[in-house]
Amino acid sequence: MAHDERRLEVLRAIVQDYVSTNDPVGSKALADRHDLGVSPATIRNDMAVLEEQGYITQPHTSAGRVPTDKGYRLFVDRLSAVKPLSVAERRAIERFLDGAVDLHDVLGRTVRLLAQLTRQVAVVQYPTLSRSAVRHLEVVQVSAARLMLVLITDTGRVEQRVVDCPADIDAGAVAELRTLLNSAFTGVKLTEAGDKVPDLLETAPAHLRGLVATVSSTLLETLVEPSEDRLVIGGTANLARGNALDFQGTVSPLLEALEEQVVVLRLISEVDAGTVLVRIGEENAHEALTGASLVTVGYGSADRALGGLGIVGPTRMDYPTNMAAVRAVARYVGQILAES
Amino acid sequence: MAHDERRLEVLRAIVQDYVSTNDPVGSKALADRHDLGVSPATIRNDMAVLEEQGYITQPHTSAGRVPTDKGYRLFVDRLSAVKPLSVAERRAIERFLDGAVDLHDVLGRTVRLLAQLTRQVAVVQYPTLSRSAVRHLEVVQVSAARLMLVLITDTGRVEQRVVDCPADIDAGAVAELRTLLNSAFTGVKLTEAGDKVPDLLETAPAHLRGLVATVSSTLLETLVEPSEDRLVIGGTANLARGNALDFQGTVSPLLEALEEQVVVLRLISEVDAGTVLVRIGEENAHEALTGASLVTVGYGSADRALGGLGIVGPTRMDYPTNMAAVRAVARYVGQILAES
DNA sequence: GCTGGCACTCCGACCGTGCGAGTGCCAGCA
DNA sequence: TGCTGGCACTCGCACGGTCGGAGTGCCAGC
Repeated sequence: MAHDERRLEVLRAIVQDYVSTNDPVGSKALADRHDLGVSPATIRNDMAVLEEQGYITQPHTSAGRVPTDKGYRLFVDRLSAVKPLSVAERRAIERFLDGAVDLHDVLGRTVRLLAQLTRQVAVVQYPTLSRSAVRHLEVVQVSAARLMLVLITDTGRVEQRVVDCPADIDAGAVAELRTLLNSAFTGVKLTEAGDKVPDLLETAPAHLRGLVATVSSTLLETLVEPSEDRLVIGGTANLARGNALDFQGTVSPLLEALEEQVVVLRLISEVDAGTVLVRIGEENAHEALTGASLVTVGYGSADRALGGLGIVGPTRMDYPTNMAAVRAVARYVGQILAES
Repeated sequence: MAHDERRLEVLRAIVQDYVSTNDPVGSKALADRHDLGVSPATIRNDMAVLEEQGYITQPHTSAGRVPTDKGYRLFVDRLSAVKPLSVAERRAIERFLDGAVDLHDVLGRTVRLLAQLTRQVAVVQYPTLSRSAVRHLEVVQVSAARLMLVLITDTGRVEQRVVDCPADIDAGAVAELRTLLNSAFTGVKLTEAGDKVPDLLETAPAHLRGLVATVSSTLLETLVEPSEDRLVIGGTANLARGNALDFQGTVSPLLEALEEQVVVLRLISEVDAGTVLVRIGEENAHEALTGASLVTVGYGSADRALGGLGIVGPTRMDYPTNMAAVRAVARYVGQILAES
């Protein structure tokens, strides 16, 4: 029906205008700014229907309309085309990310870039340990009965733990241990590291067996558990800027949730590489986020997402542009990490 | 003179009241809440003098007085005793920091603890590389002509760099290189690492000399330079809470400065272990910080500060309590890092 | 099914007023 | 000489009423 189609067109226009002006949008303003081909009165009828269906709402009688979460959802799902980035923007991304010296640096640059591009809070997850593989394991003797274990993953992430051993260890044992561990674990995915332990224990020479057991258990406990997945956050100043109005006055619950990390981490890690995921307002179960939207995507190669990244902002955001930015940045980051 | 002394007492009372109520404080309120032993009229005379001397000011005629930066400075230098922490607080510090598994974890806990204790933004600097010594150097072959260098310092910090080599390398050379580097650098302070290079080059077997030169130069360039000193920031939600009023409405320049890191880093690294340093408002050269105060201190053993930590908040803050908290936390962190 | 017109609603900006807190000054007192 | 109570004055701010404009819903006509 041409009828329904125009109504959706009206919704799209409302979302676009509201996002750019931050004022509730009325029928007359809509008719002026968009070529809908009908009069304000007709638009009013459409708006009444859209309101009844729950896509828009008025803050108070005799004010313009504002999209609801449901309205944004429909807009994102059906009414928006992902806006391709400008050449300048693509170039900026490349320039920004080139020359990073290590993983920490790559992710730091990424988060700054994303925050700058979208003018929202940017969030980048460290490559998940559980999806990485062991590149190298290093054992360093710290004191007589103390070892430091350093794990280097194929994604460039480095993790360390100190292990207290029951008895003193001599340097030769450390070297042997290093060789043993590396031959057992190098190239093995962290999720599968546990399977290798029985084998390892069996093949280990008797005098090392206790040591190997202690070290392996620390390794599994502390490194394979995904508890320690980290998050880099940037652009929080964007919250405090004009956007403060979008969060009924105070941004501090949101800042707290961001610092808490765990909530955002859970949301951001539920992603596939390639498909941008948008969560709008109330769709976020967590209370502090009900006024916010998340735009997230996984990075890494298609078959193997290393982690997630994205942005957090008010529901009133420019979804098409932000989705494009998030996707493009994720693509570049994936490339860079694949190279190293 | 008893005269001057009472005037200072008045200033102290003004600072205390203003910090706790956030209202400009008038002569009558002062007389009511403090046992100054004189009438409001007398206090008014004292206040007039204090204002003339620049220690207090009125936001507008016929409002109470508010301390100026100079007033806070005098208060901090001469009028406040550092308030000892309660037993509960000391216990909280211990509880909070115990059970940290690695450096990252220690600093993360520290920043959360400090933010919670002071209700301000907390900032912790990673142990400065230049003041650390090498505990171990690890060399991992990433691909035929690529090595990854992992540096572990005695403060538990781990740094990594990828080195591109001019020619392919075989596994034996990597092992030799590892031994060479460790015997040359282990235990050496990073600041003095440069001095060891000539020796190292001389003693290296001819076939490794090129490789050693490449690797050493990367090592020096990227690791000894203090450019990469890192900062952990937490408690930014405290800015957005009530404190927003203290920063003429917007906290976003301050958030930007914090994310920038470099400014704060410079300020925070100018510290001695043990003596708490307070910078008030305009004393901070950087524009974004002129409305803020910093309370910083170094952590580490007395003879060797590893880094700085502190808080950033409005000039209107509870200096005695915050100074005590910052000092206590720094002491515990120093202890914990010394142990590992 | 669209359109112009019309009556109605209601927010928010504007303005004027009054109150209260706080001040400076002065004359009197120890 | 220094403190005190009293008094007139100032000024910001909260309060309440008014007015205009933007926007709506409804209706009759095309």
